Amino acid sequence: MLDKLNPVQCEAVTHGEGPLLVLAGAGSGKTRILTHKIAYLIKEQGISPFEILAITFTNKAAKEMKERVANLVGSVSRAMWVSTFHSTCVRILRQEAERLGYNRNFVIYDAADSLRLVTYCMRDLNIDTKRYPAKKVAGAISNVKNEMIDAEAFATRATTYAETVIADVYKLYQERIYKSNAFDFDDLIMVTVNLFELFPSVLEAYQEKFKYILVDEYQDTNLAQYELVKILAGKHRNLCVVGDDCQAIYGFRGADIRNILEFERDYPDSRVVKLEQNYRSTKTILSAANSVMQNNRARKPKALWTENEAGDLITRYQGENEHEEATFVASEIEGLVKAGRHYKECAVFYRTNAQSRVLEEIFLRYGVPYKIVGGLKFYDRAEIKDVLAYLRVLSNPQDTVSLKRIINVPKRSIGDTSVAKVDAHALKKNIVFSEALKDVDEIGALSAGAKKNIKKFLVLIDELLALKEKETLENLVRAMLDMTGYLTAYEDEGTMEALSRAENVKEFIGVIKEFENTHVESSLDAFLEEVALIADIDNLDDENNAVTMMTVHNAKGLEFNVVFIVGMEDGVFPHIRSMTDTVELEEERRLFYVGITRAMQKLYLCNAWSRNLWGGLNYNSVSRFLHEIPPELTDDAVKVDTQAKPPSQIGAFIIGDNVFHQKFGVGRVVSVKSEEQLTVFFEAEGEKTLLLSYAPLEKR
DNA sequence: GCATGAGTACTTTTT
DNA sequence: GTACTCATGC
Repeated sequence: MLDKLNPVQCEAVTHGEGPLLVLAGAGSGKTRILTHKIAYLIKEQGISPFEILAITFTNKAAKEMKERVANLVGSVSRAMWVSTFHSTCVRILRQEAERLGYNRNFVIYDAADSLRLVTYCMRDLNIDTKRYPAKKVAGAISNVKNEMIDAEAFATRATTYAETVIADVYKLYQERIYKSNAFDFDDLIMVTVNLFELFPSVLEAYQEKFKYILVDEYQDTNLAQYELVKILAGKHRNLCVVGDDCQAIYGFRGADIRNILEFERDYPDSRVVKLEQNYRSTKTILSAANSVMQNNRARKPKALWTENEAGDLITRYQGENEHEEATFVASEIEGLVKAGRHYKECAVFYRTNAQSRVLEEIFLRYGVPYKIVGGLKFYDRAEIKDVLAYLRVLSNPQDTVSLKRIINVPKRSIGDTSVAKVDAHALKKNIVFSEALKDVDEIGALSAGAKKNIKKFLVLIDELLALKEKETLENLVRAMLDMTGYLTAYEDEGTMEALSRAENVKEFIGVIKEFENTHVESSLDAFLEEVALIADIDNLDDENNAVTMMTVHNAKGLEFNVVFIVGMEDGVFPHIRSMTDTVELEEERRLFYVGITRAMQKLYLCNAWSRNLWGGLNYNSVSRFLHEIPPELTDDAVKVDTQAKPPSQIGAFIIGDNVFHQKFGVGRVVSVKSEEQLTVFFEAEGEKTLLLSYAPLEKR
């Protein structure tokens, strides 16, 4: 097992008891260390998989790690806990949260849910959301939670008026989320630590269970996560953390790079192993990455080197505007594919999700297949959140945020005023919203019609609750859609948008089916949990042959043969909001470093002379980061012929064109698949895929 | 209670 | 360029 490791990797893998810090530079075989270390523990040290806890950054990484360990030691590895911080805590809380007064079928609030709850709280506290935007307050509460400060502690330390406002909201928010039997993302970690502090016997049981703890991407842990690891490893102290301070990019959400820089201080008896040989990139790419990183002051001394060949120079390209930039990327990829590469070897990274739109447009027009990671997630779509809200209410009737979301969806004439009246009643009697609803007859303020509608809604929920007990998940959802008329409401609306929403809901049923087929324990709770903690990146596969587009943040941990980084302009990358503060600028630089080091063979760095931003035209100067790369490492691209028509325009059709078809009538071009093939939406017929050589299409 | 349209504000990264 | 809020009229 150790044969394939270099001496330093070997040292990390065979390190025995006690704390170990592995400083793993980009592409230095970090995952290999972790998987081999786990395998070594099981095979050579006789440690039971039950006694190992491995924490990764994403579910995708967890899944991959499990598979790779299974390849080394076989299926015994299934008993290991390999998951993200959040999933780990949910698993513990499902077991133990009753001690804290939570019900074990608690739900998990995502950022949007908790923002809604903050908004409700602020409204009830009569706080002006103009002066104190709910989003800012929610963000502040999140930050405070990441620092393990609870509502009371925050209230006592609040000094400015704004802080007391936030403290008030925080207190009410926490009361309500508790009454809703829900946790937000930050609670999951903080409450788990609280649990361990409050119940030493519980802590001891988990400390005893997890004799070996491994943490990946340690540079991106926040204080709460740090505390969690520290307390869990407190007894056996067999803690192995792996990370790279140069890749710390989540400071904005509370990650504290000091966790890695000061590991040796926290654990004076720790061993430190540095992995500096890179197996991923060419010498040229690595050299550029090193040069950029030289400009950061806060970092551990480390010099990445590689035995790989020098490879191609880095290609620099400047376009007139973002369209030309995107066109260059698309045509360059086409060229690479013609030369024998595959689409899936290529990735395009950008700083912000908003930049993806132009790329998408151009890629569609050129017929370059692509997939996008991030942006609006499937589970974030309004219609999916609606369906999920129904399921969450059925799982946990106390869930106020979800209940309020669905009480009038589809429209059943229970509007804001009625909800406010029920709310007032709940407040007066100090009961949760769902209980207050049942008191409908006692609420004098409600109109007779409102009372009737609410009762009808309660009957509906009761019927669904009864079905939940005996039906499969899929049938439950189908019954729900049927009884509420949710799908029919969209179908009746008939607009293209409504139909696509209906389509998404149907796709969601497919997701549920899939879940029931692949999971032994396919309960409603289990499903909701998986959905709550899923990240877009988790669904990235390399099965279909398409270019991957994503933000640089999402690219962490991945690698591609060919990488394009677009928008290399001051104000875009580095982002305008991070340009004045040195600490933030250094984080931007690390982000750029992450982007560069994803590339194995070819790297393209692109910018646009002018760019449309926030509705206006901007002329940004070339990114300061580009000046940090020695000129001899780069080569300017031959400027693309801007007059050249993209192939799909030879047939003269582009997205959005209104067209006329002799049989189907007037339609609109939805997508252009190739020179030959395009899809058109017709009022009467829906979407049709047409071959130009056969379909008589005219431009309107 | 609800649909509609005007107006406005907001644009970072996310488990 | 859009996503959300708010006022208006039915």
